[in-house]
Amino acid sequence: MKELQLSQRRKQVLRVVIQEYVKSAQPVGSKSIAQKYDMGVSASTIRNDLAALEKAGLLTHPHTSAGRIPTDDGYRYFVTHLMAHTDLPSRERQMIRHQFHQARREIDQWLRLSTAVLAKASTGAALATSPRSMSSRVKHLELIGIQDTVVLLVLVLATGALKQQLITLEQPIFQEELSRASNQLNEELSGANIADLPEKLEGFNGFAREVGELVLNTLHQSKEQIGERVYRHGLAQVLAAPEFADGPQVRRIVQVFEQRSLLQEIYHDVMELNDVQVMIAGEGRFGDMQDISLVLSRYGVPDRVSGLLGVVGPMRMPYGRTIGAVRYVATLLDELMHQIYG
Amino acid sequence: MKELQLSQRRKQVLRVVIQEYVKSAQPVGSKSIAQKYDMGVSASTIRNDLAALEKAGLLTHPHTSAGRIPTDDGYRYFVTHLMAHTDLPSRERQMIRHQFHQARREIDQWLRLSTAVLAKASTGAALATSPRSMSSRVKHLELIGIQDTVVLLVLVLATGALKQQLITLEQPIFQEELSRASNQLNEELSGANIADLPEKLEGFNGFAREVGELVLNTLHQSKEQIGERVYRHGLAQVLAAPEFADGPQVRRIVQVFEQRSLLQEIYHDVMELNDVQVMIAGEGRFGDMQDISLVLSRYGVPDRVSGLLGVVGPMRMPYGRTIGAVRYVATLLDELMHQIYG
DNA sequence: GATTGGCACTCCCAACGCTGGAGTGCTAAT
DNA sequence: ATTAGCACTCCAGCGTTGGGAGTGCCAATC
Repeated sequence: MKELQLSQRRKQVLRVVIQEYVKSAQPVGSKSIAQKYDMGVSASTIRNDLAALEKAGLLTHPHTSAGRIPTDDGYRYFVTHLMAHTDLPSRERQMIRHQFHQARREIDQWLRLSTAVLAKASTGAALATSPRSMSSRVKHLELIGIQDTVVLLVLVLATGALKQQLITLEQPIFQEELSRASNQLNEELSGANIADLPEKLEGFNGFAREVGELVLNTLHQSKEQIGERVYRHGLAQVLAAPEFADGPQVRRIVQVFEQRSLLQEIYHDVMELNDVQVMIAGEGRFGDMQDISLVLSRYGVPDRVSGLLGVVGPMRMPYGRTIGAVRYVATLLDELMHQIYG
Repeated sequence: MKELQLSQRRKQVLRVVIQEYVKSAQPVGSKSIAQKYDMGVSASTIRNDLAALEKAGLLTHPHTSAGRIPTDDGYRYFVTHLMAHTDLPSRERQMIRHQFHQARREIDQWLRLSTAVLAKASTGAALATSPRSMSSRVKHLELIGIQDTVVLLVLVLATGALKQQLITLEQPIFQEELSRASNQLNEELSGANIADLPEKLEGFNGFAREVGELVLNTLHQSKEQIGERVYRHGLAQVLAAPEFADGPQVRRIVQVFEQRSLLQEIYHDVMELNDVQVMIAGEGRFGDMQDISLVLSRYGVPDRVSGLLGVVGPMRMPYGRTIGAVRYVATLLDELMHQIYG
């Protein structure tokens, strides 16, 4: 993609068009720009600039005699080159921080709060995955008899994550044997690397062996998937935007919002980079995301745990604010997680 | 509410109107009824019946010269008095059962599957809460050091439910003291009724006391709230219905779907009765639910655990099918839960 | 060469009027 | 109680129309 050069004024014009369009959802024309903003030039000049920006692929108009609206590339250029600083005002930051410190000290609560806060601070719908552990060592393991033939396996990973699984047995098992197995397993498995597990399991047999296999399975699964839980909040709000007035458009964004697989696909891209990522209209990779943008960030503690956090909204979105909000919440989560996993 | 008497034919007419309207979403007129269904009478007679049904408040027409559509009361009457048997075809039941037996043996998985299945089997969006424990006795308790000053408290309730909470300390704590506290707590608290806890806690001090208070807190909380997690599935599908073509309507159903508080409010009503409950257009109690119906059921094991399960969709909904689906899935969950909680 | 004012042109959009058709309500006859 | 007939109502669809906002281009200006 070729870098394109724009004069200062044209940049300013592009900026204004996007700003106005984001605010009003109406195509913006040369005249209104000249009136509202004192750019020292006449509407005619701005018309030329608009034409040039359109030629460069940053603007379009819906029909011949309408004002201009930004294209995907227009927004992209804006986000990359023109956007003002994106930090949330400190008053808002204070408020958000306050809310987090009032919450119960639990990851689940933090994430729930994160999506609520993000939805409120942006115009989109917020979404977060529970954190995924990078290294899955077993910290502790507990076997709890629930019924005669039903045992609950509770797994605490080194990262503090909790996994559970029910085991149904052919015949009743006594608490003593349960304890014996759990002791044996704890001794051998806790702290062990996942790669070494198969070998260690060789020495086991009977019930302990069975449980061991289960543990191994669970670990493998949790390594491959994104955080098992997805938190969502604020869909109703984003649907109020006029671009989602018609049916197909609504269904598209709801699908993006609901689909787990999308997050799964994007996960690695976001993980690699450290700052907030903006994906505009699928960025060519996803066809069914016309008019929809994502603002995403990773959060967590590097090399320990990490999850995905962000906003999905209309392409016509106040990117500055949204990016600021996502970044701030991600930073907060980083801090909180650091206290635990640091 | 006064019971009203209808002749056999008028019942049949009402049934037909609802059936047709559910299928086509178009107002249905006297002529088309006479043509499609051989009722042994002419269109004129049916016109009279329609007028009578309208007078009784079961039908309306959107404007003078349009066909009839059911009112809230019309649907209500249909569901209460006219609906055919509501069991899912056995082929479908087989398929659903099969899916459940393939799933991993974990409540979380079952509920996820439940909503997926329900959404597919109905025309609405499915929704379920994780089960809430009725009696909250502590079965087991574990304290796990995560960091020097961070401890993870894991609580296993008698019902098999898992609770977790992070504890941050002023100063580091050693594993030995952790074990001591956890042993003491386990000995005293496990199996104890929630009412007796405060008394028992008297004897504790220091760290163990602190943890004990926390346990008590957690128990209290879990007693008052509905299942902490809400599963949702299939919103995109329900939005395809023509009644949700315009903006405000869409937002209304999305809000109903997203709002936790609504479930909270309805929870007790559904718990009291044992069969599937149908709530049409808010049933007078909820103003913002025009055109939206809920089909809900409790699931679980009586006096042990129970949760909420159901479908939210347009009022114009195939109630028979939907009720059948909800009932069947609830029954399946009952079975599965029974295996665990006895 | 960039900027400007002028002007014809384009195209949407909302309003209007028209028409066909489906459906009703009423009445009189069976 | 049921039926056929008939006038009436009102919506949905369609073409028409007029205004208005905005553009593109050109010739003049700095």
